[in-house]
Amino acid sequence: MSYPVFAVTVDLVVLTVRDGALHVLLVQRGCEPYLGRWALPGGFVHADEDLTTAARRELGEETGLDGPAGHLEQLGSYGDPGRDPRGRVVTVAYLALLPDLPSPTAGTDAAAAEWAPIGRRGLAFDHDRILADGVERARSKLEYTPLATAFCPPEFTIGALRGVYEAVWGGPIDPRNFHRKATTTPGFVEPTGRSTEGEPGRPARLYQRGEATRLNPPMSR
Amino acid sequence: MSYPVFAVTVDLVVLTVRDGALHVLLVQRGCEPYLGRWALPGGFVHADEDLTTAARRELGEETGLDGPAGHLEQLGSYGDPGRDPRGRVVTVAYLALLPDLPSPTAGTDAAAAEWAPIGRRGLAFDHDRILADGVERARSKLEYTPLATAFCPPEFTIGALRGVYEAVWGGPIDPRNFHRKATTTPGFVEPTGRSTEGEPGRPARLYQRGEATRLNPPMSR
DNA sequence: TCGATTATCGTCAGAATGACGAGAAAAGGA
DNA sequence: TCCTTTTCTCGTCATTCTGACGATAATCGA
Repeated sequence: MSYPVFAVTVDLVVLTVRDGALHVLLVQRGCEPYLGRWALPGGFVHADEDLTTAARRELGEETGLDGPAGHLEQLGSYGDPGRDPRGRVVTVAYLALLPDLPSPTAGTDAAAAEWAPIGRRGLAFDHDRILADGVERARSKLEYTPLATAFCPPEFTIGALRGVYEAVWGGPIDPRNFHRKATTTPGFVEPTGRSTEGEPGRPARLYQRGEATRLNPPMSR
Repeated sequence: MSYPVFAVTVDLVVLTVRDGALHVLLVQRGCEPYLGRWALPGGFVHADEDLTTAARRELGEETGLDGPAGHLEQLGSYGDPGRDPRGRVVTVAYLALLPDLPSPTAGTDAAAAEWAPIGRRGLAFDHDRILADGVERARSKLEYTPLATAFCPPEFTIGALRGVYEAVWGGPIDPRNFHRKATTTPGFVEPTGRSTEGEPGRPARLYQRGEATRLNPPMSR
């Protein structure tokens, strides 16, 4: 039996919330094709490597992070003939949601790496579309999963969690109704008993993520 | 630059509702590996073919269907090294939801094809897991999208739509509350003005799918 | 001490939900 | 023809959820 030959890459849509706005991790390409253009981080899948393993490896290379912090899930695959001038390349895109981190470290074959506010266009390959799909997935999943906590550090306030929703959905949310909803939805967040100190305003109780995998009922956008 | 070489296939999780139960389209393999074993329909992606095009082609080959009926979406990619004894094969799985059809036609390299109630195990490759992921995706999407209509013919009754939910979720639903919910959720279904004839019981109004892409508020499981 | 700021708790009307009653409109058999 | 069965469709009602907003609590910085 004969069949066409492909190369397989993983690309990452790494999202975080910085300064109240959704940001994506971009790298400036250090080799052809699209030399010098901004792109999603990614690379070829190794010979005996699982797809998820490859995604986690790339994530570690780009962010210096390897712990189980944040969230990583498969986003989808993109295989248009002609999407890569080097030949037939299928990419498996992954979506990562991370708490705000120190500045990224430029990886091996990237000239630079930075957090960019989402909305920038003109990325290499079909990365504009992959990014748009990733953002849409994130927006959608905040509704019916507790994934917003993936954008937060291990301990966080309800106000910080609300900030995530406001940044991802792009609009203000009533603090009082949000507080009620977040604290009464079973399994969403659990109080740790500690509180913030030294912040402006009244001290806020600290919470950690709960055990739920789905929000019931969902947050309404 | 050198990188590993892959083959890429598409596999289909084709679901339908028959006799009040969720069924999946399976084929009996007519060639190695896993000769004679039941598997999800699928095949290699052609040299200059898009992934979605390949999925639609395979769907047409297996069901004889090529129209826009039903629903087709990408489910996810599976690329464990060793998932295929022939070498490094990544498969892109698609999920198709179709109205009940006449018996399937066995495709080119399939010995047989049939609708099997979901739950059967022991499929070839990693198809048990892909099938489970597809069923879970379908269950989940019925909640917050109008996708249940993809299981129905162009015109259907509220009772038939309820039958889809009962089959996919596996439990009885109160007909009166469901009727209210389906007919008042904006964009879910629209009356065609016609009614059923010759069925037992009171004639039912016929509906077609509405324009909504998401149900607001969602159906509760 | 005095705002400014943020967190947290309450209230209240309107909407949505779940449980169920009741009638409408057909088919099929006695 | 009349009755039974079946399924659809419309209502009712108590409970819960939601959105809008008032009020108070607890800190910081001037």
